[in-house]
Amino acid sequence: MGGKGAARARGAHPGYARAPFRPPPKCFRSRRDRRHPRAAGKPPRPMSDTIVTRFAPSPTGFLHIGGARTALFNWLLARRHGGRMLLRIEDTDRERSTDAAIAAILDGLGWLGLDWDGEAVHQFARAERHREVALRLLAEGKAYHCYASQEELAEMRERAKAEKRPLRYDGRWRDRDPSEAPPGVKPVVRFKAPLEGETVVEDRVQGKVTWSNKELDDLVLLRSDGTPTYMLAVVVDDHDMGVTHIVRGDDHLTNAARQSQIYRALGWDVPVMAHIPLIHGADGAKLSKRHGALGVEAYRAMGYLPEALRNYLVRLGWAHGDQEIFSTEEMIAAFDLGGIGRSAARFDFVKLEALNGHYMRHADDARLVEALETILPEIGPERGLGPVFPPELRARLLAAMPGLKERARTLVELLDAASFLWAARPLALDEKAGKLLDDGARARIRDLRPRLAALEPFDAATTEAAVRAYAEEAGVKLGQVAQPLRAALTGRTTSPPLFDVMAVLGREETLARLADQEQS
RNA sequence: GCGCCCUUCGUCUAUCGGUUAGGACAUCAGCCUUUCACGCUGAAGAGGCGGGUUCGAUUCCCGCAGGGCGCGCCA
Repeated sequence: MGGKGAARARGAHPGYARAPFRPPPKCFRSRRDRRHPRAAGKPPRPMSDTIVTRFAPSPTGFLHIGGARTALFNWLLARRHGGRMLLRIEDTDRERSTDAAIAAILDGLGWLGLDWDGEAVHQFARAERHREVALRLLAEGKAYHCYASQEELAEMRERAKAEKRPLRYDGRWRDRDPSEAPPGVKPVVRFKAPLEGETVVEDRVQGKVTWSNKELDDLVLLRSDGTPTYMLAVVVDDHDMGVTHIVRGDDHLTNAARQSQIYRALGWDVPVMAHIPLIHGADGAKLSKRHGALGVEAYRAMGYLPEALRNYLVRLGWAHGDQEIFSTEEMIAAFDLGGIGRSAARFDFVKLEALNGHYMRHADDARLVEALETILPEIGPERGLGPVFPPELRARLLAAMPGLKERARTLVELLDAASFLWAARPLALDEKAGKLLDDGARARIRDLRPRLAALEPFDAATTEAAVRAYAEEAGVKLGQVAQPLRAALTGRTTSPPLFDVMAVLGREETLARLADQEQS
């Protein structure tokens, strides 16, 4: 896209074209019928109600798996309704935001096949606008200057902890006269949160969630250096960007309450919210960066196909009846907020692998060679390969692919299974293969080699016929001949179908490898 | 500590008060077969606990237990 709504990311004062039309917040369904739009008597949202979602990562690291799923859900929701998904880089933490992280995130999204509409918005570039909104709140008496020092704040928390009270700012500057301000202290601007009543978030996944306003303290809007905090910036940006649906991890659920208060103070409509459960590690513990959570580029390097990861991710926390396999089109057509569950899911590599195997088996041969090539710089060197396939190896790989892709669950396994294609002669035999090639086996190879040499043409059909005929004459089972041949040709006891291996290797290489193993 | 959220096979999930609680991955057995894999067939495997409400609770309500998240001049 990038049409009239596209935001200029780095302008001095990047004002957005105000969203031309913001749908009023829909009545929310109760928790009870949250999953069943029809039952709630709500017709599907009409297409004219353009949905605008956003993915808003903070560039302090790579795109981790939870973020990838959040992006996917946002993307799916927008695509499902013919809306737009925006990308906003939340880089207001100048200390921790890096360009490398931004690059990694964009790269990860691209690899996953998730695109966004318009230019990515860099939140920090909009600081002036955020400040303007904070000042407006100040002018309207909905915010105030707070001169409490870090030490005071820390002490406040300590005391609250000791007295087993909630850890909150006590509002000491809320109604204090500014004339009492200590000299030389730069104040922060705090939001004047309501003291009475309650704040309700009607969440499309979590249902109706209520907080007593006594639980929510006066958060900082503007730091003492005048820069906006995340809590202010998200609200202003989501509003200015015309975001209608906020889909994010449920670690933001409490933030949703505080942000709702800010929206209301500003007189703005609160977007539809959907807080999705977090993804945990296999052990049920949280899948955090410090526990080795991986960036999507790590999944790429482990040999997963983006469509497999996408399919795995979409089913983690979301379901559509019993369907497990979803093409991108099917996902888009079926995706709905109501299908998202509320409990955290564990990440299961085994299932991801099974799914990846499925997608590999159904993938086009040439595409798999290309996929292999994209990660070859990462996984090739340790396997004796350069960053690109030599032409003849590439051709062999392509020819062997039908038999190869059937028995691998990742691209790394695929490459390993294909290693006999470029193995140097004489082949190093693995343990089982070495054991299998006993004297009798070598004798059979000796018998067979001239027969194979005489074949014209030399292909899977002719070699198979020759080997079968030999087995019959010798009065042995086919396996007793085939396994030694497999061991001699691939160095292993398992491989793609033997006669396909011979055909791919070609007459010369086949005979040479057999000759290598004739002596014990 | 305070608040909020969660709890169905090992894992991901279906279930809209009445089902032999279904599917997928994994596991086990068998078939297929030149190996492995694929595929096919079959088996085993689940509603955390305690109270309600109801003719009937996995489903609704309450409590408990367990787990998660939040409580920054981080996002």
